[in-house]
Amino acid sequence: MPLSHSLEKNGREPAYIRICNSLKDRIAEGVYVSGDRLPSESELCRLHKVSPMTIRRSIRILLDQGIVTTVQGSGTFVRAPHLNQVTFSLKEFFDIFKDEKRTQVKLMDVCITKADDMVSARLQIEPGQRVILLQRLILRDGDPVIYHREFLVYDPARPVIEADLEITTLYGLFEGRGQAFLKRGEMTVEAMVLDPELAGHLNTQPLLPAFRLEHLFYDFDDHPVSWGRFICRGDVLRFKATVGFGISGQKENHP
Amino acid sequence: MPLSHSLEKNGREPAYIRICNSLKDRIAEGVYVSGDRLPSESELCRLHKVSPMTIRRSIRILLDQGIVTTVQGSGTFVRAPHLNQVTFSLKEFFDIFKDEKRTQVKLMDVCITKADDMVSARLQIEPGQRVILLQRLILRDGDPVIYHREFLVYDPARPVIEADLEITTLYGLFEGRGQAFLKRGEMTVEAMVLDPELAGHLNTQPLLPAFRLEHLFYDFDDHPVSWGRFICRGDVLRFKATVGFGISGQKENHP
DNA sequence: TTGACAAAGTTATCTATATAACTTTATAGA
DNA sequence: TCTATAAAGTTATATAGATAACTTTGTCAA
Repeated sequence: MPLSHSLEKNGREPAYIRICNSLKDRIAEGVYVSGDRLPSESELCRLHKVSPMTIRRSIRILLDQGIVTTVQGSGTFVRAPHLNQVTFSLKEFFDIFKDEKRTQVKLMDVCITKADDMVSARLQIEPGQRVILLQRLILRDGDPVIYHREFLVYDPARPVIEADLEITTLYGLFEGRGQAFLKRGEMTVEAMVLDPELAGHLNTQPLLPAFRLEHLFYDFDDHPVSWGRFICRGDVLRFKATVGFGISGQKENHP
Repeated sequence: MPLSHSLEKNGREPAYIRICNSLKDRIAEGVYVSGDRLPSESELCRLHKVSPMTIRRSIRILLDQGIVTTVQGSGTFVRAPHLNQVTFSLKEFFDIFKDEKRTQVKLMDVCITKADDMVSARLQIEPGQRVILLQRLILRDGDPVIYHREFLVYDPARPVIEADLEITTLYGLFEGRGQAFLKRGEMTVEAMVLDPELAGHLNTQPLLPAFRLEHLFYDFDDHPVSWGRFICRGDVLRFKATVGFGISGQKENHP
């Protein structure tokens, strides 16, 4: 399966894409290996008979993809492949919330309580201050697959509560149109084993594997507003990743 | 009228970065919300008193970061935030291999065996064909934390075996200098519970939580060469992620 | 041999303009 | 009213340079 880009795409392929893929191919084939210096930009201009800006655009793409590094005044160098940039997507996790036909969200409990030490530390509030405790159950085809326990800062001035109580809002908070009140979040994934209580919530056996996704969401003032944990049955969730150089092909857009 | 653009404005900050952050800030502040059209490029040129190419570069960064979408002939629009692009880094996992002072790799067993149905399917070879079975134990400070079981295609023509038997090579395969023979890989993370056998390997108790990282590595001809699983004690590994818009700041380079 | 310095080469940023492809909107004609 | 077309506006690609900042290397003098 050869990899010539020139013939494909009936020649309507932009020059910067063609040159970018050409360089990628040479790297993948081992013509240039890790640490090698690529031809200088002016050299590439002459080689491909294009203007400097076009070459720079090709180099920029390789730079963004982490395939090369550039050193001002020195040159452009092939980078070693980088396994530590492997990332796992949470797409499958959030797809559970998106699929409204199969997914139900059941509100188990809402109450106002006082923040203990852990909650107050996470939400950066005083211990004993009032917080909202939400407990939800996410059902897929009627079966509980995720248990969610979340603490929200209690602020009567902010219309967070009503919006957040909306059962399908969990996904809509970030994904929905209009102005979301959350700016960013941090999440952590850990492996765990279901204890009897959680197993009861999830209507399954204890001692089964599960993921614990801890989350901390911030508002636009960088104040924490929500801390909690998703407990996901291990048999309904997995994370996938791809690592390594793509030989060529796709544009660098986000379609 | 030359110069006077980049130098003074904000401490040598390039114009395209300044404009990019300015737009990001407006989006984060809610001046532009999801679905809104940004001012056209020519408009932004007049506003910021720069040339079209500079504006395009700013827009390109927002595009690459998934903050806006562009529609040729129509405009540039603010995208909804996108939780499904949340990713978890495997950096911590591979850092275990990188830290040579604390980490030892113990080769438990090497043998040549015949591929069963599952192995032959993964490695795209005939059932019964010979494969190399490797079993390793990764020790941290003397304690076993990861158990690795890997099947390699047996190809006398390729000097894979010796290189791969190198105990520290697991990390070096991708990260090392020179020409690596692996082009890309796929990995999957699952939650699991240690059975007595695995617990014995890892010198810990059964029924404890663990991660199972299944991997499939391909060579430069897109043929699978390695399939296997890492079993990681759940108490030594966790994955972290950040989601949401950054207000501004960093350049988009890979330093 | 060493150090200072100049020169050449390289990437980084930016200008100003041009053409093409595409979308939206306004307009004229039936 | 409806349709076809034109016009204007937008992004996409590309040219052909310019200046600045930085690195490497070579040369010359002490």
